[in-house]
Amino acid sequence: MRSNSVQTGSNPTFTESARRTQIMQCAIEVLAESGYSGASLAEIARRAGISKSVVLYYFSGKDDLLSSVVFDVYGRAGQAIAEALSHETSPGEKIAAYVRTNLHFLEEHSAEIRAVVEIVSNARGADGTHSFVPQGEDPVLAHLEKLLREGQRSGDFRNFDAHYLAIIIRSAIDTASGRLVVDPSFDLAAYTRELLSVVELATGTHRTEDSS
Amino acid sequence: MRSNSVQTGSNPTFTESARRTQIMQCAIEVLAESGYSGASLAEIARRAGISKSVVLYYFSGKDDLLSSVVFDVYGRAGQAIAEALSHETSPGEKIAAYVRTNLHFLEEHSAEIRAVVEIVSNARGADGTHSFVPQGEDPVLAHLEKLLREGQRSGDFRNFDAHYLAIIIRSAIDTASGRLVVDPSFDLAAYTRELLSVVELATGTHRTEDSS
DNA sequence: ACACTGTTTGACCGCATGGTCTAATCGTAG
DNA sequence: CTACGATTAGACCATGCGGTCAAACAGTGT
Repeated sequence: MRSNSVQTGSNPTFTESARRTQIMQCAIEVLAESGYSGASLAEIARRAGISKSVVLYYFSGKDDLLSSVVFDVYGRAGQAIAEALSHETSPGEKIAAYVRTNLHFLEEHSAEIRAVVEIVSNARGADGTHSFVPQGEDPVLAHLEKLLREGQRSGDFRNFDAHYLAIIIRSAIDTASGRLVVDPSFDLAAYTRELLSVVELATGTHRTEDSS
Repeated sequence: MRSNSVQTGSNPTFTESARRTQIMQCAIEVLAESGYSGASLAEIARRAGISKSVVLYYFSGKDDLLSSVVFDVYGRAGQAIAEALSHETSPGEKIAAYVRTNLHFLEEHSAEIRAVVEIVSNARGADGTHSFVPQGEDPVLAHLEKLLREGQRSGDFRNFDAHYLAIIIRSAIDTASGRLVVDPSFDLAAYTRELLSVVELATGTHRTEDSS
């Protein structure tokens, strides 16, 4: 009889999927407002107006809940970005769309992103190592890096180190979620404008010949 | 008789200052390796080979220990940066020295910086708000912003939004500590080179006239 | 020998955590 | 009505946390 805890059966009940999304949503709110250490099962349950046991009925444990949140948000963000990039053709436009879409998603889903950041940067396994920070290749970074390299191969971009420029651009994107939550005067539109112009200058879009 | 807990008397004993720095050093190591939630008083004491009570004898509580670490590292970093900037004159050189010194300090004190980041981004008061993230004006950001504005006033820099460019540059600096600890192939020298060239392009150093 | 201060220990406390378990509830099919 | 699976609440547990406390130890001046 392993029919006790639900663990994502093939045909989820209406109650099941509703509860799962509700619990995940509450977890996101608590994580965004109170941080990782404030996001206890009891607090999440209290927020949802349910008993702590219900959370553990639909998720096999806290790890399961948190990784579900990460994968859910992560997936939706990736989808939005992929969709936006498919409309662009030139490397310069692709990079610009990448930055714009990332920050736009952030604007509409700041709590989700904040929650994911909180989880990714704090969740650790029993051995003490990060649970979500990729060990070797970071696919997110690799994707951006690929876009940069394509622009270099086509001659649209100047000769920079694609790997490290990708890290710089990602850091500028990732820092925005923290600003949004802590600084009410933070103007995401202005930030997007500034970052876009920095990226354009850094990639050297429209430049083909070497001046020196 | 308030002579019980030490609380930084005017003339600290040899043992006292030695113990305080030892405990702070161990706290830094634990924070850098095991993260904020792994840095319990018991673990820090175990690492130092002393009893948990000793930690609480020299520090009035965990908050006191952590803020001591923050102020200590913060102060030494600020001093190193101020010293380096005093040697430069032109805005472009100052910004470059700022970036270079920040990343250089990071290279030699990666555990300290990692520990401070861990504390600053996780420590929260009883009300749930961050304890160390400045509410209104961030002095670190304001300093960099001032350097950028000076370059604009002197005509060395182009017309960017100093506030948001400062945030972008800081984010590129702050992200490096995380990379250093998680990615062994991260080449700080190459990263510094790339960031310096990005900053140079973004500020538009050596540019005086508007082309359009 | 004594007292005094600085230092250290280990037992202990109250509390919050993630998680388990049992029993009750609800809706529906027979 | 009954039976059954899905769902929920609440009592409970072991563990680890930050912090307190009384007692012991070490050195030093008298």
